[in-house]
Amino acid sequence: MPRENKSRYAVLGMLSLEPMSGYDIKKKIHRGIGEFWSESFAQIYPILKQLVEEGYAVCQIEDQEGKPDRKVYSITEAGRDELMKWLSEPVTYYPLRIELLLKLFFAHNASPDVSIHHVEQFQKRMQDVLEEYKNVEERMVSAMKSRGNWLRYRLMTLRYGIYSVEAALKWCEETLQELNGIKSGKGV
Amino acid sequence: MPRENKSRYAVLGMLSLEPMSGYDIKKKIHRGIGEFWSESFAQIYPILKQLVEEGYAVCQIEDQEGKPDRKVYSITEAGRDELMKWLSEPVTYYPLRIELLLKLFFAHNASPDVSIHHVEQFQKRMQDVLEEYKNVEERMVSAMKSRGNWLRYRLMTLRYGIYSVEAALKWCEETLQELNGIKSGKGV
DNA sequence: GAGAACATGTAAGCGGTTACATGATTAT
DNA sequence: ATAATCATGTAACCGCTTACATGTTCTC
Repeated sequence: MPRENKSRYAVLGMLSLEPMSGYDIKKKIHRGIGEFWSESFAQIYPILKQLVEEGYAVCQIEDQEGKPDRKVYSITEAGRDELMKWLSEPVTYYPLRIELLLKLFFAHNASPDVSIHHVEQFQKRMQDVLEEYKNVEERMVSAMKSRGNWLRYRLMTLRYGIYSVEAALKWCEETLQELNGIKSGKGV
Repeated sequence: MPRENKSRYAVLGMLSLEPMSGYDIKKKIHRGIGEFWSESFAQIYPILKQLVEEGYAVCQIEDQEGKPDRKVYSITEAGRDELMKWLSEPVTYYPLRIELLLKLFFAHNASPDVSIHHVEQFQKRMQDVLEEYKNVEERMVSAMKSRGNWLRYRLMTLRYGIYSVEAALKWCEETLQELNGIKSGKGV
């Protein structure tokens, strides 16, 4: 059972929203679902070519002055079928790898300061991320009054990010306390 | 800046706890830090060989009857230095990829039942995981009374898992409500 | 008798990142 | 001037998974 390529579906899914160029796809993925997904050009362009070969997308070339030609891809009916098929298949869960925790696990021989520093960096990061997510959320909630279901699904994914980050922040506080306890040599 | 190999440090880190064979390392990683890390034999054995070549580990062969020889690896002083160096370097954060959310994001055209099913599966999974983590936690807390710092660091990593899973479960509840709302065609 | 645990490894191949290549236009 | 945005692609390489290869002992 060869490992299936999820990037294909990320690209195909983006085309299901509206016709787009490879460049647009990169941007939309980054800005739209950057909390939980990413793709690079080196993945997107070959996939696009492949999707056309398989009949899941078609390509129209738009001439532009000065800039390179824009290749705008549209999803086909077969492409939508393929996407829907993937959507209904079970979700596969890959093992997480969290480097921060790996370091923490091996840090008992080093100074607690090393761990404290890493956790504090992580905490700052999470604080920034949370703020950004909340801003996005606010804008989405006010934009949602009139619009359709798409935004509601988008909001669900964002809420996952918010809950995760809040959990991470709670953990940072607890862990920093514990590390400071170890530092000052106390039992607890 | 080539992407650095974290598996090496996972293996080296395991050897820092005690001398072990490749087989032991696999087991220890799975049972000990399986919540946030994993390695396969196809990674471990070549890395072990490489670590010996680099002088970060040494190997002793134990003859066994019936079973294949056990190759027990021990970390060297140079190996400990290398591990400590890595520990103090900044943590690198790789972009997450969460397939469940990718599907959810593209699911607005499909039936809400598809999404409900995926989220329910995820919820069950998280419930099982939480129960297991709590069991492990309980055992660790009672074992910790007398032991040193190692367990305290281990507990911190486990707590991260617990908070994450609790957040996921909160999200599942909220999201299932939302999806059921969409299903029954209501505005909210 | 089946399967898990013990034990070590190799080969093939994919998925993904990083760096390279090119070049105009617009904004600061 | 400098950087960012627009725009498309290729090449090299590495990390990792999956499958293969082999064989014994212990447990259900």
